[in-house]
Amino acid sequence: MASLPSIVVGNTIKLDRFKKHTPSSLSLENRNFNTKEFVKALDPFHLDFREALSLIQEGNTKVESSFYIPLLQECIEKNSVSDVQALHALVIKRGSYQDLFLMTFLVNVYAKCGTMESARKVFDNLPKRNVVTWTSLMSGYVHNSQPLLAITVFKEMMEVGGYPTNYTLGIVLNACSSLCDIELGKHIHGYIIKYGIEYDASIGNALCSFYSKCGSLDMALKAFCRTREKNVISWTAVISACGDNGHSAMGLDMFVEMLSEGVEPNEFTLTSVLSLCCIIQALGLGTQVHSLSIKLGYGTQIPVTNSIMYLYLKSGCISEAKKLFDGMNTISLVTWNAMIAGHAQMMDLGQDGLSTHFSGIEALKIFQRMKRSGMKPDLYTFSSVLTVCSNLVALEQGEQVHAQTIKTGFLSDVVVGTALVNMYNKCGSIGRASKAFIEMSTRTLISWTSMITAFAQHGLSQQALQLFEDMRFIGVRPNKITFVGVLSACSQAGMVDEALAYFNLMKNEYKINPVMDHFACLIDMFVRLGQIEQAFDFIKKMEFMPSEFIWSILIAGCRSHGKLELGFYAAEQLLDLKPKDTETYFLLLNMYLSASRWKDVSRVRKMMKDEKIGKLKDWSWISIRNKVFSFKPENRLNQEGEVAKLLEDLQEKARVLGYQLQANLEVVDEEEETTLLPAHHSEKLAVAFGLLNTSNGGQIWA
DNA sequence: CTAGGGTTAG
Repeated sequence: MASLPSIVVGNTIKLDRFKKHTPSSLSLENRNFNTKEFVKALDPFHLDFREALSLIQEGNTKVESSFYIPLLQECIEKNSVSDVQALHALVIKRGSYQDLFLMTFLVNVYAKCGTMESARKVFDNLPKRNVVTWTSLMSGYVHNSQPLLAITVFKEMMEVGGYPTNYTLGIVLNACSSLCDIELGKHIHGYIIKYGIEYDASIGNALCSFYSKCGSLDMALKAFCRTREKNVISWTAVISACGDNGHSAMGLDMFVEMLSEGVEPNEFTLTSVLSLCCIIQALGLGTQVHSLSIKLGYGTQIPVTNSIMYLYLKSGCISEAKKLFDGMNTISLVTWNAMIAGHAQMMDLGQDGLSTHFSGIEALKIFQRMKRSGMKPDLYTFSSVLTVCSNLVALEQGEQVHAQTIKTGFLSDVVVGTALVNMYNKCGSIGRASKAFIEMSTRTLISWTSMITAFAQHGLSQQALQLFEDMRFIGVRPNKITFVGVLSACSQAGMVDEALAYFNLMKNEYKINPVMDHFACLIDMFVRLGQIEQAFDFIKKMEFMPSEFIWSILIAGCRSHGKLELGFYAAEQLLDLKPKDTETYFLLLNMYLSASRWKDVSRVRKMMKDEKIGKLKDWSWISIRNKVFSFKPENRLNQEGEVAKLLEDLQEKARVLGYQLQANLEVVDEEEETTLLPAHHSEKLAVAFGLLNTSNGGQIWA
């Protein structure tokens, strides 16, 4: 402390001494000084926070109010409320509380430390306020997710005759976006026009993101176009607006336009653009943006690297992603989450069941590594991991994660809760799925939809429809996916009238245009009721080309109900859609064979020869105690004899129970001298193998 | 002193 008194001259801490050590631009009288540099300037005097504080506390010296600023700044960085309180007490004791500038900053500091009650108290005790004081309080409420209070403060300010600046209006617009208060937002837009500051960049940017968040891309684009001096932020805002409203490709076009206008992107722009590349799987462009990021010096920015890594994972470039991951200096929570979510996404990307399985296992391994590294999982982690567990049908792991969400308190999150419902449903436990649903404290449309679909999938149509009515009753608006669940519930139960009523409700009351899945439900229903003609009528009524799935439903119906002609037609249609599909060729061939239509048989055979259609590539796999066994029809097995015997036994039992094996399943192709195995035969092998190798009563999930 | 932009989820 020996060196400290030298800067205390008379009764005032002399700040002049600092100036000698600092650049000339750093004038302490200028209140726009860079606080960080100021704090650095304190270094030669070894004045760290504690020393400075005790210096003020010990003496009876009068302290220039600007002396507090860097100290308060440090409190924000350390997020230390108690230090703010100590300084606040000193400010009052030493009489600086009349300094409006300092007190406004104090409002800010309390707000940034998340203590709005204190910020409000400071504000309320002020004898005078200016726009900045009002604005600071409002900004505090917005950043502490109390947008409603921010708006109240704004109204108070307007009542006492305050005059908002562009900063103020920007903050209010922000509050409107998080409340989705379109009315007030438009009202504010009115002020903006009145004040003639519509063309101001800061206002234009705020308007752009306001309209974007309220779902009006048109208005967001207009706000952007009206902005006179567009800066990086304007471009970033409009690019994100495109992405947030489902126009990722347009966003990328805007990015190209931005570059041609000579505006240099920053790390925010780059991350935004990369996330758009991710959505539309534009790996090529993404790679270019990656090199651009490195060129501009943002190559090591964590958010930039995270989004590039996620893009690579989503595109299936595991080694590229891994390289980035291994090269990162700091691995943030988001990095881990992106890594896990990326592998979860790759499960959908997988070409076959096996690679899907491995992506899932890898995701769980990364989750373990993350926990070992000491990183605490959050709601993003848990929902991804639960999704992985559902895709893997890994009930045990799912249960463990469930326990962890309880312990960490993340179970109360809607998304985690919904993921849990899906996990239990996928693992075959509808009871626990509905228990998880009931225990949720809040539910989104997606939660309701998941539960409705789960009931429908388990054939519990009544429960599904009851839940749908409950959902409507409390005022949640269903979307098209909800209706897929509802229609499939009706379809399962063969409730034709209800199905048609809900179909009309969807179109007329909710103005939702039916998509392929809705028709598939209805067609499936008619087919299963044996009303093949009605099913075909519905297909003809659709405004779009029937999907492969729809034709296969119809084919199955035609086969079991002996509608051969329509069946042949449907199969030929399916072949049109999937010209090289082995399974479809065999299906059609089998159908003609069983109808003894030899002309068609040889025609299809010739087509198959021309298309070089070979053997069925159908194979299955099963995971037993974390080991994967794969089965191909032609494979030799260790337990071949046992498996064959078990299958025979099962077939015998099934026959006794009245199940008739479809005669046309096994067909011998004399020409090729290969046995055509029935579809999913390998699946039978896998299940039989599973039965032999799991303890009695163990369950096998398909 | 007050603003406007970003990564991970169902």
